[in-house]
Amino acid sequence: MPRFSVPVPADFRLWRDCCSYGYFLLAPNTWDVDTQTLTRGLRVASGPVSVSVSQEHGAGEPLRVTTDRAVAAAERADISRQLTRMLRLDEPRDLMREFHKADPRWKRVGRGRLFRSPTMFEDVIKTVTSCNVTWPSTVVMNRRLCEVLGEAVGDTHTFPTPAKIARTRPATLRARCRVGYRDARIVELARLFMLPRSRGGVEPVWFEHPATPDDAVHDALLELPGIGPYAAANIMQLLGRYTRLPLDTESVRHGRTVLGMKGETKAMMKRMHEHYRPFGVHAFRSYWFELWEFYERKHGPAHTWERDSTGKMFTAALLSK
DNA sequence: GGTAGACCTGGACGC
DNA sequence: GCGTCCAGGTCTACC
Repeated sequence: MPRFSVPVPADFRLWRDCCSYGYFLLAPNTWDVDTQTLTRGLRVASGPVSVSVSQEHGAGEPLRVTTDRAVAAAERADISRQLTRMLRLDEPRDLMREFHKADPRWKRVGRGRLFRSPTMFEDVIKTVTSCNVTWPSTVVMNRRLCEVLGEAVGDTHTFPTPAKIARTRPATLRARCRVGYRDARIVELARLFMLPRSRGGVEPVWFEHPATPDDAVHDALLELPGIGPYAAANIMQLLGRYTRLPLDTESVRHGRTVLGMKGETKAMMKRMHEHYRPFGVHAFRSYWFELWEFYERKHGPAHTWERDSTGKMFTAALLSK
């Protein structure tokens, strides 16, 4: 199997930083608990390729990347770029320091990076499939999207491209991918990712550019079909903009059981926003790692979770039991 | 600006 | 095994 290395920051640990957000359990991502390896299909110029990532030793050791076929040097660079986005290998060091200064609870364990997808498009679709649905359904939707519309490669798939979904009939998405009423919205989102910003389309470069103000990104996200306040705030954090909180019923459970808050849902949400406001531009990470720690206390370290057993557990309804 | 109800799926529950 | 109820965020119609 062809193999190459990807350098990482000195504080990077694959088992911790990959298993830091629920998307590591969603197809086409597969986390092998026994070998502590992440495998999935990625697209490069010559077509789909199955990529496995592991880290032999401790923090700072380069990633060992294995592909199921030979890839050109430029394609290895492309794979590195996609892994860098997923694992946030380029998270600015001073921003991590600032976060740990603002919330020292996570300095010792080194938490700071949040797993995401190789593209903004995949992050947006994953967010839409997590809205108004329990986690096991989100798992099914992503698996079927990949199996039906992604490209099979090795034992895995790629995530479907905007072009592929844009060509798919909503009824097909509903019937074969079990996305329910989200069908037309997902197809419309895919079409928007095919259009330039001048024609009302979504250009990830604009959303990801540091010079684009948070408010502008937020407003633009709310214009998209299927994206409301929760989804917009969640996509913001996936874009590395951590000021806003994507609060949902799970957040309310956290407020009640962990923070000891009381009251109706609406009042609780307001109090949650106030509670994390002092963390400023780091608010989401402070909130999320608190939530994640609760999950890990309940079910063990995330790097030991299996997608089809423990990985199905973390929903508000199941955790409140 | 705020609110009620529909949207769809899968799991829980009662019979 | 079947029917009913419920959770979940967004969208639209309505006040």
